[in-house]
Amino acid sequence: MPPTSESIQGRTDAVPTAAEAPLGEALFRAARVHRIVAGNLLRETGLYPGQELLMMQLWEHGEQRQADLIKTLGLDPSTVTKMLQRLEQSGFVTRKPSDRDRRAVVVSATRAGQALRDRVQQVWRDLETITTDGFTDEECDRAMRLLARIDANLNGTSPTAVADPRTTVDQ
Amino acid sequence: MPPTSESIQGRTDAVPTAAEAPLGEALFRAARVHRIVAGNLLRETGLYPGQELLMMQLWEHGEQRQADLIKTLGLDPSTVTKMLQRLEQSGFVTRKPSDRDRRAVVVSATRAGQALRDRVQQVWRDLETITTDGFTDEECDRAMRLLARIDANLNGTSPTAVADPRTTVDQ
DNA sequence: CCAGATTCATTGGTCGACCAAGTGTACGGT
DNA sequence: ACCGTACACTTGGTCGACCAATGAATCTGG
Repeated sequence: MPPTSESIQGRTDAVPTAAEAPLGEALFRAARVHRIVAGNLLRETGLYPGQELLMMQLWEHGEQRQADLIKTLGLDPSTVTKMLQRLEQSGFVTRKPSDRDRRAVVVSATRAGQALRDRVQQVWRDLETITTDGFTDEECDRAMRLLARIDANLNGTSPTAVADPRTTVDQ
Repeated sequence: MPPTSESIQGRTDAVPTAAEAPLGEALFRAARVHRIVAGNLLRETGLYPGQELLMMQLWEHGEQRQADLIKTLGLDPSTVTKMLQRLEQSGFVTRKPSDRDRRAVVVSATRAGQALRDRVQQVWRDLETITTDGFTDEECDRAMRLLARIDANLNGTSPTAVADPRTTVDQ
């Protein structure tokens, strides 16, 4: 079924390109489908994937400044701003200026936002069940550890220090 | 009077303590930072994260219909359409109507697109190196297998099997 | 041979996520 | 006190990714 027509030029270089970064691609795919399923499960709650993590922070730690959410979630400030604008419009959070620090904005969950808690947590559990179907506890743990290490590896990457393709790292 | 202070220090600090973080959140975080680093590395090539996977398909299998790309990448048709519009505008791909099937569009990499191949592959190798820093070959393999299983678990999720179809779909 | 169902692709919408640049506030040193 | 720096957002832009709905061509079945 793949097109039999040949590319514009004969590449003699038939290196296994796909196998170049299998982990990266696997991570990419797993995360994407995970997000899709999360979105489907969350739809009935009125939340979009990503928003539930923010709400969880509010549920767990109560009202807090936007900067705290940014730091905890590890997101870009502008991302959180826009997310909160939408959550506010949906009626799940409120934002008021802090009186201690007039730069800051304090975010808190509304009643409607609180009401989502149980359902969202149930969705999250369901999602986890689906995700780890057939996993032993040990495998679950291993997976989490490996992902945490990947996270740490990539977080330690300074945006500027990585470049310089001249310095061939491999081989 | 913009001071020339080039303090580009990223906010790679304070890894949010994912104490009670389930696997879903770990996956989410790892994939996000992976994407960010990929974006930083790809910036100099002119590609945005996600586009490189599409280009790789073209490099490996030559020109093909959009439907093939959609199927292989597992993306939404509209996503691929817009991605290709941008790649075409960037001069990396060309699109022409198929003469066999007048509905279909055949996509192929331009010379400029072909020229990216080596650099992008190097980026992927570098990214993989960073990602799996400190990993043994066995751990690498395990991580990949676990991710593949997660992918399979979630892909096997029938949209109707999880959410009761009868559930309120009002409005 | 023609009507209905599929398939291919596009448009328009929303959201998450980034970066870059800007405004306003707090805080530190001299 | 003042000025400069650092901090807390906000706005505007771009891109990936989804869904929903549409137009157009192809492929069926009767």
